[in-house]
Amino acid sequence: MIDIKEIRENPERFKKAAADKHFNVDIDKLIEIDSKLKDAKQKLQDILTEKNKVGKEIPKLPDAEKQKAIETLAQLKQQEQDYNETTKNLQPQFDALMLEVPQPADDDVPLGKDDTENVEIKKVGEIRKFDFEPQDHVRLGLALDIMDIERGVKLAGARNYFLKGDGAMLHWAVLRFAVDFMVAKGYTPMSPPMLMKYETMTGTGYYPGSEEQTYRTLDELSLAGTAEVPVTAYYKDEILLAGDLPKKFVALSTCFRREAGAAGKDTYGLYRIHQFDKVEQVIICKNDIEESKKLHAEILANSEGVLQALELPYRVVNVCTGDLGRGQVQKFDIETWMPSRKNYGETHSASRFYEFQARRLNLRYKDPKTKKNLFCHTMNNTVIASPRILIPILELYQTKDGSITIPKVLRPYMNGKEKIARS
RNA sequence: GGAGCAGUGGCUGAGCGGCUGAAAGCGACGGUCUUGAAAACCGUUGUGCCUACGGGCACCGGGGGUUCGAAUCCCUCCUGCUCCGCCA
Repeated sequence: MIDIKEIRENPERFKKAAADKHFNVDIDKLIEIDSKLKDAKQKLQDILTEKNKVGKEIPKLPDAEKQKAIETLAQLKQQEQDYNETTKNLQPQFDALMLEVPQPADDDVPLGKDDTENVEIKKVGEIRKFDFEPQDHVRLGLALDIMDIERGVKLAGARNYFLKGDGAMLHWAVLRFAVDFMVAKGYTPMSPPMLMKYETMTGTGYYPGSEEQTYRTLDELSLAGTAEVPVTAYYKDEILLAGDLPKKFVALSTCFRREAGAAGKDTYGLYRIHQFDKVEQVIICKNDIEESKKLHAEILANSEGVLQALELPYRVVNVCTGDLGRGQVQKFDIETWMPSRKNYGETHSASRFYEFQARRLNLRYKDPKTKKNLFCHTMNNTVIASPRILIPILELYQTKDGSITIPKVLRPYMNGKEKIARS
């Protein structure tokens, strides 16, 4: 959420942000409602001032005047009620519009309409050249009997799957490796709840807007699509001590995504699925743009470190305005080389929000200098998401005979096993 | 599911119709002391909004009501705790 004062001062800036990010918000209407609401609140306050004044004098007044004062009060009460009604009518409209105002992207974000205009900023690792015809992860996985998509679909519908045997082991190995990697860097591990209240989804910026991308239960809870939601919201409505910041978390959770509107897109294999497991890093820091940027670079570097340890080739892109979420000021995606797609495929997404989420979550800290409560800054990045990351692992680590060499760093998590072969 | 109790400032916790925006303790911040630190002592310290910068208003879980006046009384909802039942 944006500070209304900023919108009042420079509405054009937010109109432009909405246009660049492809969000539809009626800023003019927001400003109109804001000024009416502000006016009504001011009047209401004046009436209350008067009411308090009259009320306070009543016990001291002689009986004759007392009656008159009580009558004045009755009149003031009537006026109070009128303005109260105006306020109660306008407030929800104001609130709803405020939730829709996007945060402008930072200056070094490329202007662009969609993901085709993201800008590559670095490329790391050699792309493997095969001296045999490589197979895709599905064919490999089925032949090795480490995944079963057919039965996943039979039981749970399209975009569902089983991992089995060494497939399940490899999945957990990657996740555990990623968690340990982050814990070694001092991040606090978390196993969060994933059934979230509507307001928590709103707090992190997913609602309103992404309801149809989300599984919702009969209890009106939403299955979060990422641990970013519970972990960023962890300190919702709290005031932290400046000295305790930054808070660094690493969470492992299952993620649920409806993938509505993606019908027919990436239907093959384990790329786009309804349920997966992800290790996510979340940082809550001070309200300081430089620190935010520095830590954003840190969480990006962490994920690169994981990919480098797995010896997977990847590139980093600076996501353009048209592909940014409402609250994100900047996002770097990491895309890992996937031979079957003959391209890099998104495996990580590092977003920086400044105070956008913290405002919605009412997540603050006490600034010792000004003694003011300031909104924190938040950011997050994937550490590893599996099974998507199994696509490059299986495909790049395959051998001519159809077996898979297990990446060295994962072997300790596979009981020392070095390869997955047909049994 | 049944019965009971409770929700107050960053935290713990008093208050139970006007004298209370709220005691006390802890924490935090500033100071004295110290080579430095700790301890001790002194002082400051709720949040949000509006402002003609003098102030004003709201907030004691949410909403509604009683009253001239409510943190305090009533209704309702939510949340937590305890006991019983049920399940594992």
